[in-house]
Amino acid sequence: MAIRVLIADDHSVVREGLRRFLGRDPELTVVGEASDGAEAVELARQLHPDVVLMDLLMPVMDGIAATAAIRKELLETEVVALTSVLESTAVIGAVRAGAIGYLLKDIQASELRRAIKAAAAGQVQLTPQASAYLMREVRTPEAIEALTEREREVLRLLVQGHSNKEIGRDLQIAEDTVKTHVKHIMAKLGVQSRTQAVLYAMRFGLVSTQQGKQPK
Amino acid sequence: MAIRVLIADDHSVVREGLRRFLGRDPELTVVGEASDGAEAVELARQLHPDVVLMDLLMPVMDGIAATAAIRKELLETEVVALTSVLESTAVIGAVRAGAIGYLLKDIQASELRRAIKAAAAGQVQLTPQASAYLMREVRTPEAIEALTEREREVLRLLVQGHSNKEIGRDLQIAEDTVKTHVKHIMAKLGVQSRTQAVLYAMRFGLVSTQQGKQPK
DNA sequence: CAGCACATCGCCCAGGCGGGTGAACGGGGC
DNA sequence: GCCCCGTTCACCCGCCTGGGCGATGTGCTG
Repeated sequence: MAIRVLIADDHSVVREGLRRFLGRDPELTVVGEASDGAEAVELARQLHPDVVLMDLLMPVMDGIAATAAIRKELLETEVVALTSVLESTAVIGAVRAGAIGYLLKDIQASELRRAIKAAAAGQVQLTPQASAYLMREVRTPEAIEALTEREREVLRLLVQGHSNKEIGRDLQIAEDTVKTHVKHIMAKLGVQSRTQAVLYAMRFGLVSTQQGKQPK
Repeated sequence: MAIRVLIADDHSVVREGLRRFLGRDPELTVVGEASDGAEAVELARQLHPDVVLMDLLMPVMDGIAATAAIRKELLETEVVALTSVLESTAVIGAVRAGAIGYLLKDIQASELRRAIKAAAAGQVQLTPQASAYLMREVRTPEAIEALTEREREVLRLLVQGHSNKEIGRDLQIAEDTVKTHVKHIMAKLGVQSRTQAVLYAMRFGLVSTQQGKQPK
């Protein structure tokens, strides 16, 4: 019994390419093609495909909205986002909408076929970078809580743009100790520089996003 | 030697009140009164007062223009804006024109006397809110506009937590060039580290406050 | 009590960063 | 034409940062 695939992409060239990619595999059958999100939802409703290959950037209804609509109605249908853009917001949006996979269009044909079969079986299929985004999103709040009280305190001062030396003075501890705290903070947040740690703190509001002092 | 004060206000009531306020202090002498800006300039030219208490809203010539004229001619004469309105444009205009102080008319008599003496000694006298306006409205936009297009571009990448090397790769220029831009940015913003530059950019929204990429 | 987490401090080292200076090039204004 | 500005690049120097490793004391917990 072949896996029934619905293709949703606004570029006919891409649809054609995908059909050729998948057509060679007897285990896969392309049962329909949609050129926008709304059409994808409509066709999915009629055809009950096993897997929908969903482009994210489409007219009328974007792929994420379409994914959410399909997943809400058709519990057996898995959606795999297949796009050319790799952005954290897109990845997270697609996953929240219920996509089981997030793949890039530069994928190899054989790899794509394998991924579709895996997705049909309910296995998650993510481009490595996509999983990194996901992990970050998930890990973020935990990363906050992983910080000790003292580390949060140091982070608060980092967010005010202070140097290690200044922080040491503020907290009445040695600069070396501050460095230790900063190292731990960066390790826990998974960042590579104090600036990134500050951005991290501000984005996720780990630290009271007070105005802080003007940089002197 | 008493401090010689010139009062410039178009309301006789205010002039009278000020004269009474100041008359009690032996260290202060009201040497003249003007009822509009032009008259204030004329009297200042004749009397060479130490301090001019300048209302901003006056007929014929407003207080800001009068302040500019006086400061241009009489280097020894300090001008203190004394007004009932607190607006950023008025504060900035007065300061640009050369006022050393910006006070509100609801000030206490004793406080006003103290402020006049301080102004005569060259000390800045600003209502707290006035200095806030100065910071926000004057310093910030000028700092922003002082940046060149390329520097703003670099700052945008700084805000994303990139290192100099990464920025160089992104912009296809040498790391040394990036360093030059970063130096200029920090100098113009008046900050001491890249982190502070980033905070500056975020606070004042110099840069599109996009989410930026996750630090890899 | 032994173990663990936390905070503290130290040292080493490499690489990044910040400051100074200089120089070349092109474009625009005087 | 000349000069200023923006952009590019380079070199030097010294401090700061980030990573690794170790050590001590304290307080909580099993």
